[in-house]
Amino acid sequence: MDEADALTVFAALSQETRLRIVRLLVTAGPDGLPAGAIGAAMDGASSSRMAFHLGHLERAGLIRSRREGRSILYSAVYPTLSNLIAFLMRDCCDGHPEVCAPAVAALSCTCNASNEDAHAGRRL
Amino acid sequence: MDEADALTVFAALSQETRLRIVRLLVTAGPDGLPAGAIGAAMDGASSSRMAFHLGHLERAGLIRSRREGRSILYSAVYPTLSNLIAFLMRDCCDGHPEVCAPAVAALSCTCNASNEDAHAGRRL
DNA sequence: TCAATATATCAAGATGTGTTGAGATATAGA
DNA sequence: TCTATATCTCAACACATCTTGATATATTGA
Repeated sequence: MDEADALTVFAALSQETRLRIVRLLVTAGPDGLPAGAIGAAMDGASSSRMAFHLGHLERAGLIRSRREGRSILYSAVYPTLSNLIAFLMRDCCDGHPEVCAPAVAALSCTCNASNEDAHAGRRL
Repeated sequence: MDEADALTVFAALSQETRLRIVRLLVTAGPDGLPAGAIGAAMDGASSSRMAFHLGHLERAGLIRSRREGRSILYSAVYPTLSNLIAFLMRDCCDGHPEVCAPAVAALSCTCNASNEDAHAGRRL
């Protein structure tokens, strides 16, 4: 993820309705939810309002859609969130571990996968 | 960091000049840089333009300022970035480790501080 | 105190964003 | 095919954001 991508994603997440949609879909899992159910969860937002925000999020790569019968199901694109977090950490971690360390430590879950140095606590 | 704080920070980071300022100040370290130097690094942005964006970032809690002689030095507030990263991970990690794991793994530096489970690779 | 430097404030204009309401499109079932 | 359901598209408006240029404030040194 480069700076331009990050800007797009930050803009997508800087609006209350959109941030709530993303959080809802992240917790909803890979199957996602139909647009109508998402709208109902957003204080019963109108369909045009939902289309505006869902389209915005989809263009930013944070969610994707698929039709199923009459409904259109939206689901979170997890790698985009991962990449955003990695982007935020990138400039800090080298030289400024005080940014990454608390964030990582705040997780009850900890780093494991594909990281041989995890147990060494080497640099961060 | 709650949702309202996160929205403010996302909005602050969703503008090219401001994102570049934050990245510059994060790498510049705790001493920070004078407003003029930051403006010079932003394609020679005008003082009013810089004041607008620096004020925006300061209100969002991403940077802070202190006067030193004729200059005003701006520096990154690292905990705000940490908290934002933790906020992004919060809804994902429980149940959707596929978000946090790649982000953490992407770091060449790894978690150590105040995390006894780091070597176990227990949940994430 | 005066001039120079560094930065902030203010008003105005251009542009971007979010909401609404009306209408269009697509799917499913009678 | 007709109707109902689910969602999208479009135009218009209100509001927010960003930039610019002019001006004000604060600090330093002569």
